[in-house]
Amino acid sequence: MPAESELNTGVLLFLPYRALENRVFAALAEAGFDDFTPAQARVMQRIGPNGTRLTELAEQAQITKQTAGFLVDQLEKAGYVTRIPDPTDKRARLVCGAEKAWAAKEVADGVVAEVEKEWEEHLGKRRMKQLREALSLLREITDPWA
Amino acid sequence: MPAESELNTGVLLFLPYRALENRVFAALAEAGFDDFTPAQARVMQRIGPNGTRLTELAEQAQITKQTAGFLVDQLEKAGYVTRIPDPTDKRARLVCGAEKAWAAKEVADGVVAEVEKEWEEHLGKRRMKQLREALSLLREITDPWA
DNA sequence: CAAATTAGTCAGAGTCTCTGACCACTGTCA
DNA sequence: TGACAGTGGTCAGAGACTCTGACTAATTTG
Repeated sequence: MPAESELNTGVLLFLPYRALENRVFAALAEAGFDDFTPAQARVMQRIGPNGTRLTELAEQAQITKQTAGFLVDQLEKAGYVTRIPDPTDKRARLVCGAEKAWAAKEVADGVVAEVEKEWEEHLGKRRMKQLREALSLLREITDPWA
Repeated sequence: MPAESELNTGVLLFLPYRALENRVFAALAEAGFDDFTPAQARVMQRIGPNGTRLTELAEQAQITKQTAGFLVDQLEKAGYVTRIPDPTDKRARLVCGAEKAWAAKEVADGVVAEVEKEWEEHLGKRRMKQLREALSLLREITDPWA
C-alpha cells in the first residue's frame, strides 16, 4: 500500500480541474445558460472564431465524429451554434458559434478568472506562475494537438 | 506577458490528466484487464484496503449512490470486488477489492510511475517537485474530501 | 417510542458514446 | 481524363453512464 498522503499526480491534476469545471457550470446555470451539458460544452469550447469543421472538433475533444455530430445537433437546436458550408470544400461544413455561445463564454471566462485569482491568492504569485509554467511545459508531451 | 500559453488553467490541468488516464487504460487493456470501463475504474480506485461503503464511494466519485450501485454491480460480476455486510451497521455493506482488483492496481501503479518519470525527465526534477507541491496545496481548497 | 436520518435498492428515462455501413466530394496518378 | 484511395459527414443500432423519484430497512435523536 502506498502512503495515503502521496496521491498520484493524476488525481492531483484532476481534483482542481473538476473543482473549476463545477464552478463554471454552476455560474453558467445561474446566469440562465442551463440548456446545455458538459459534453456539449467540451465541444463548443473548441470552436474557433471563424468556425471549425466537425471532424476537427471531434479530434480535439477525442470523441468520434458521430458523437461530435450528435452534440453539435443539440447545440444547434439550443441556438448556440450554426452550420455554414465550407467555401473551400463542398463536403464540409463549418460549425460556428452563435451570439448566445459568445455570451456564455463571457460568463465562463469571468468565473475562470475569478477561480484563478482565488488559487493565486492561496498559492502565492510565485507558485501560481510556476504551476502554469510546469503545466505549459507538460503540454508539449501530453497534448497531441500542441 | 506569458506568450507561452493563453489556455486557461483548467485546460492545462486536464490535458496531462487525460494523457495519463489514457496511458493507464491502454496498459491495463494490454495486460488483460479489458473487462472494466473508465467509470467503473473511477469507483474502484476509491475502495479502501478494508472496504468502503457504497455511499462513501458515491460521494468521493461525485456520482449518485444509484450510479455507484450500478457500477459496483458490474465490478462484482467481473470479479473485481465483493460485498460483505458491515459489522457495525446492518443497513450497510462494505465494497471490498478482490485479488483481481489489486493485481490491476499493481499494473496501473507501474504505468503511473513510468509516466511520472517521463514527466520528471521533461520538466526537470525541480519543476516536477514544484508542480506536485503546488497541486498538493491547491487540493486544500479544491478537494471537498481533503 | 415516534420522527427524522441514513444505507441501499428498484424502476424508468435521458444522455453520451461507440461500431459499422454508407454517401458525396477531393486529390492523386497512370 | 478517369479510376480510386482518402476525407468530411450522416444514418442506424446498440451499449454504457447517469439522473430523478419512490421505496424498504436499519439507525439515531428527541
